[in-house]
Amino acid sequence: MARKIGSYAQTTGPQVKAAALKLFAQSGYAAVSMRQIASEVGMQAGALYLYTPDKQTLLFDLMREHMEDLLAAWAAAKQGASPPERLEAFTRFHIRYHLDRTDLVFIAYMELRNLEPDNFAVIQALRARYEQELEGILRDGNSSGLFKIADARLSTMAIIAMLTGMTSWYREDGRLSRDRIERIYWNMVRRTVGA
Amino acid sequence: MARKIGSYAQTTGPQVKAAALKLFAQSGYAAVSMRQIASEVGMQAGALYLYTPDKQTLLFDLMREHMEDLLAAWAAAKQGASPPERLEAFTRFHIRYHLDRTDLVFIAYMELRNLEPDNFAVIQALRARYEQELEGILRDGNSSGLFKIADARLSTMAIIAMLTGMTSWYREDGRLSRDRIERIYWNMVRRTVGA
DNA sequence: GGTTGAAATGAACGCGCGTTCAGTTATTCA
DNA sequence: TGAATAACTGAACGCGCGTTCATTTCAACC
Repeated sequence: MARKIGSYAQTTGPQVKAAALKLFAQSGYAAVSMRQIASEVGMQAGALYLYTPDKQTLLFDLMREHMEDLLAAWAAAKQGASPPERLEAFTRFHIRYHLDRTDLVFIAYMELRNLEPDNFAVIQALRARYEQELEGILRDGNSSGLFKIADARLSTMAIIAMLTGMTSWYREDGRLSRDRIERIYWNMVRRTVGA
Repeated sequence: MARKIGSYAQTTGPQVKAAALKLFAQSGYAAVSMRQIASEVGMQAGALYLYTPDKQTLLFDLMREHMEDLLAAWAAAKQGASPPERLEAFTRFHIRYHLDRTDLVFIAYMELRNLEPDNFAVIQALRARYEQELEGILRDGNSSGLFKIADARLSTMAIIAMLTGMTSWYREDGRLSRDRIERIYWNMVRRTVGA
């Protein structure tokens, strides 16, 4: 258990998380030491245990909060009546949200195998919920004849892989603006489902 | 430097590689110890150094050989005259080749950041060559009016991400046969480029 | 200004890491 | 059969790991 946290340093906890996020994304969970994280925040390793019970929880919390925030943000951004409109909303939302959080996305995918079994199950369940959102849109579009999809599950995985892959090459100062990327990708997704 | 390897155990080297491959794919390079690899082969950790100069080289060789084999296999499988035919050949080749080597593919992508800078540069160059193969097809198809692509580079990354993503959910005994997966994916790729 | 208690230190714990190497075992071949 | 050498062991090396905890620092409040 973490020791109680007092009243006059409410900013340190988030700083620890931010440092862990940065370093985990850079070098991977297993390759980053508590001493490195502490040094990034400007403290000694022991002090980290005021803010987290252990290293594993640091990773788990990052991933869980990321997935919960993602689901909440989509619930808020969700819109469109017809399947094509809903698919466009999902695509654009996914791109925007993920481009703003490339480190978190990277971790949430790459560090799955470093989660202890119970933690892994929690994250997987959250991922499944998000994928279900897309899969539902694809199924609706298919049964109403607006999409032409051979297998909704396969298309779901393909589209998510295609979209999420962006985060591994996207750079702030890259060749293409975010708007342009968003437009091109939406066009590709639209074609993929045959709409 | 590794010590010289003699004449009567030519099978042990490959066994070491296979064990490293399996364990790296399972738990990640940083989380696997030389002692675990040795135990998988049935020897002591020290004996590994008869077959590799160090742990990093074990990883690097796996990745380099994978990329070289991939490029060689594509060079051999390459076919088709028109861009759509070439794209179909590439897509089907990519799927078949990667589904047979999900562990290697996984490592080649996930462990990039665990490569020392010089090794990283080598692997990145090989990856770039492979991506160029696809990008070339897309550009040719676009300039001949057979494809309708807004940005060849973006489409290249999108298609590769979509295809390679398969390896993270594909299971031998899964719901869909390899043939069916191949057909569905080719259809999605074809639509993506507007052909 | 002295007391409280949160925040952080820094030393220590046992442990497993990658790697080395002198010594032992097993195979080959003269 | 015995010398040569390949294959491997097992102990050891220094080091950094995650985590704990007695101690110290220091802002907040009576």
